[in-house]
Amino acid sequence: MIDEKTARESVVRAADELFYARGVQAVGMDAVRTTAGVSLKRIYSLFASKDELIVAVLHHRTAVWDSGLASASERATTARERILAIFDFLDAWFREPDFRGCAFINAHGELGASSSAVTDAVREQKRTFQEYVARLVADAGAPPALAPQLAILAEGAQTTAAISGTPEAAQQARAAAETLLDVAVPAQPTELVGS
Amino acid sequence: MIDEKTARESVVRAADELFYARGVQAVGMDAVRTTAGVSLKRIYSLFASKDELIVAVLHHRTAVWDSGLASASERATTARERILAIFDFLDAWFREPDFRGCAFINAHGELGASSSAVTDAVREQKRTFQEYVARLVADAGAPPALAPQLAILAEGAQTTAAISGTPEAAQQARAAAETLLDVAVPAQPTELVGS
DNA sequence: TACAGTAGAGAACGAACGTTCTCCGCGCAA
DNA sequence: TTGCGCGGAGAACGTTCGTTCTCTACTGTA
Repeated sequence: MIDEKTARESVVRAADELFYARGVQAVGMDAVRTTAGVSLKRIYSLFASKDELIVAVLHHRTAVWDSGLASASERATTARERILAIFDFLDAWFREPDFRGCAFINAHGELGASSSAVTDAVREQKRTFQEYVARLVADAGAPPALAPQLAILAEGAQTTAAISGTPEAAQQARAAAETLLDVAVPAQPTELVGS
Repeated sequence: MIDEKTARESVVRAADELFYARGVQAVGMDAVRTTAGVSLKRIYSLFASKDELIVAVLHHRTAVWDSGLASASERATTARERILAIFDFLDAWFREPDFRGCAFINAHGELGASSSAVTDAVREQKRTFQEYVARLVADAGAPPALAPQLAILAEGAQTTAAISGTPEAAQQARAAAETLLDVAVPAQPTELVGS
């Protein structure tokens, strides 16, 4: 038998793929079992219920998102570039063939009304993202009010791309972000602190 | 017996409220029957299936959204004011106690993968909104590229407000829109054509 | 080899859902 | 009054789902 950590990862990964592709409620635990290759009995020994699995999947998505965002901004040297790298990251994501919008927004729309655990996980992820943007905005020497504006652009790009089925919203949002940055930031871009 | 049009309206209105509050899949046809006060037999004589009812609800939402947007921009005399009125309209909406995000985005996340009729209805609504914004942008004398940027701000404000549970995203998006308009539009605002 | 413990496969169970069907009562023509 | 067609209420049906249970095979130990 495979060890607990590996089994957990298989289940979460399989559930993540299926939930994202088809919607959470449209995926039965049987499908998770088949895709993960882990028996139902084992799944229910790892997760007390489907709800608990859903929350674990959201946490997994958060980790994937965070690391993707971090690696996308690696080559950027200024705060301004790091901010714009967010939209390049979105652009690459939107072009993936199985892109179907932000899993957190989807989960919130589908389950937010009936599961406060889902609401909490989604809210937490969005809060973390907003804090990330706020840090970059401060590093760029722009007023704090710019941060939520940029975050809103990123959110809007995700839903627009998801519904339209095309990726251009990323570039459009990026262009808007550049304009907002141009207006908000004093003439020469500030160097990143401590890196 | 009530006439067909009235029965249809009752069913659509009831389904709209329930679907929006709880999510589509979480609402059974029994609940629609109870809330609408129309028998199941009658409902199935008006709509061939739940899917068909869902599409009718989305069309109803589109009509409500369009008329709300129209009345919100009534007092505006310039194209710029009409654009900003979109965000004031969102602000008022976000403050409603049962606000739970954009029903189209929610429906798309929940059912888009399994129902192309839903995808079509959602896409149609967003396309109409983008054309509305594009018309206002043209009236304002701004370059066409501004329109999708403003639409993305509106979309992002909706999801941000829905997830955070607070209304301030409307004002933040409005401020960003003002900045973008300031940059894009030549000095003096243009008068609306024909009104 | 005999045995204990564990895990996998999937059958089983109870609930909920979309949809259909049955039964009953009512209004109306002859 | 008698028959008839229509609509309402909700029972019934078949399916699906989350969750649990049963049975069997296997592993490691004495």
